[in-house]
Amino acid sequence: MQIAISTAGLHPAMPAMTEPHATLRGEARAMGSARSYGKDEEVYGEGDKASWYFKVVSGVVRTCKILSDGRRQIDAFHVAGDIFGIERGETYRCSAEAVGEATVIAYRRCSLEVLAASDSVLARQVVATTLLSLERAQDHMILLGRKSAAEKVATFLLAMAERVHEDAIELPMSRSDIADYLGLTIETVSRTLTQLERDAVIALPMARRTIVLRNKSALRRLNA
Amino acid sequence: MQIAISTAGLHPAMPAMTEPHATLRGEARAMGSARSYGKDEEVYGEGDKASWYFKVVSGVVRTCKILSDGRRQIDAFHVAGDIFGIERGETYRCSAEAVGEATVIAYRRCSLEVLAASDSVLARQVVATTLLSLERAQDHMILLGRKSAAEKVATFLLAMAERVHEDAIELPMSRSDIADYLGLTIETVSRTLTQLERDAVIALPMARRTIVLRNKSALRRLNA
DNA sequence: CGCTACTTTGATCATACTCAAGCCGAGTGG
DNA sequence: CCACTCGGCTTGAGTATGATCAAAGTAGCG
Repeated sequence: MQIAISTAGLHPAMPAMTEPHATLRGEARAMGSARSYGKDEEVYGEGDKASWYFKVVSGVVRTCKILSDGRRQIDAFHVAGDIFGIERGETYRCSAEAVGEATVIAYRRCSLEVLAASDSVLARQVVATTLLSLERAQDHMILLGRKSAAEKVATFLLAMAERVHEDAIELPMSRSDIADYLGLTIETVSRTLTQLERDAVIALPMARRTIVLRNKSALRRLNA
Repeated sequence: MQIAISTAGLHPAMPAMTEPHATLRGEARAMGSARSYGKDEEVYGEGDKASWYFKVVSGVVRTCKILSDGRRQIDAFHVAGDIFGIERGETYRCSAEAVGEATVIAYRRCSLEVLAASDSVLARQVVATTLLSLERAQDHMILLGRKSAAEKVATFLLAMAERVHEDAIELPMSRSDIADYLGLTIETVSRTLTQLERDAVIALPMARRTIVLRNKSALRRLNA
């Protein structure tokens, strides 16, 4: 049995710096190498041999699955400090792409396995990293399965705001990414945001990638 | 940082016996104790102190999250051999209940942490168990976010059949459990099954907990 | 038997999707 | 500097999928 990588990483819910996997001991020794990607560039594809795992340095990386007819579900957005690409099997089960410009450090999977065997602190960090991904996946499942469009968007906005500790959010991703993350269409995302603006819950400046939260308690009420 | 327990365990997708966590080394030493539960009895509740983790011996256990207004999402059904209840934090983030009569072995969480620190094989099994739960959660997210009712039911039936290696499935869970697992209502589950029967894809004997798969390739086509 | 819980079926409704058009800002080139 | 295009976003109209509300079967079990 192998230890490898494909964490369904982050919700935008927690400040990345406090994440337990912010630094995995042994990474320096493991000789990680930096890589940069442009917007929508692929870090790896579903089915590729999972020889590396990654830590985000800057920018945002999305991991997603695609159905045969093109329908897409984004598992997670990974921000600075997040680890992604740890797999149990030989291949990646999600694809990973840069949302905008992004830099990551790549670590050889084999070095993780070797090190973890001799370094119990590292091993437990790998467990914690994976468990964190699992927690986020669990939260995301109830969102996808049981929340309304308005509730999904509210949850998303609150999580994004929590990440940056501010009420003005600079969204790194497009409406299309948001839709595929929340299990909606771009039209529904757009209409829901417009409705929230009408209700004075948020403000949508001309630069549509910015969203200002005006009434957080209203959002929390929607958060269910 | 702690290593603990709340795996979003199993899909019905794999034969339990081949799971990497079927036996975690050190469990015997860890002095697990057997516990039995009746239908719908709670193994633990969301928010309880996560002092134990569990392995299913017989029966089925569901883990789920509930929204404030009662909407429920079932994360996973756990069958014989599956581990559940491993948490990163101090408390359980899902509740766990027996679907029918079920027996589990409870292990103290602290013994897992102590043992894993000294036993790298056990540590890596914990990682693999958690990664498996994560894989299942990822598959479930695309189902919840992007599949139609018919596709959800087809995926579910194929996964259940795969688990028992037979085309006649004895469902351990009610329509209500299926609905809350698939993000549907019981009416939609029922109607979808009826429609599949009309299309001669499945048969629904009088005992409604049994379902016979008549046309697996039709189901696979729906599986998307 | 007759209750109870579970499931199915029916009718109606609402949420979110689809298809289509229009808007706006950023970039490009005349 | 303006006209054009292109991509991303918004808006509108109509629809469909699945939810809701309500009732009737059916099985299991005392």
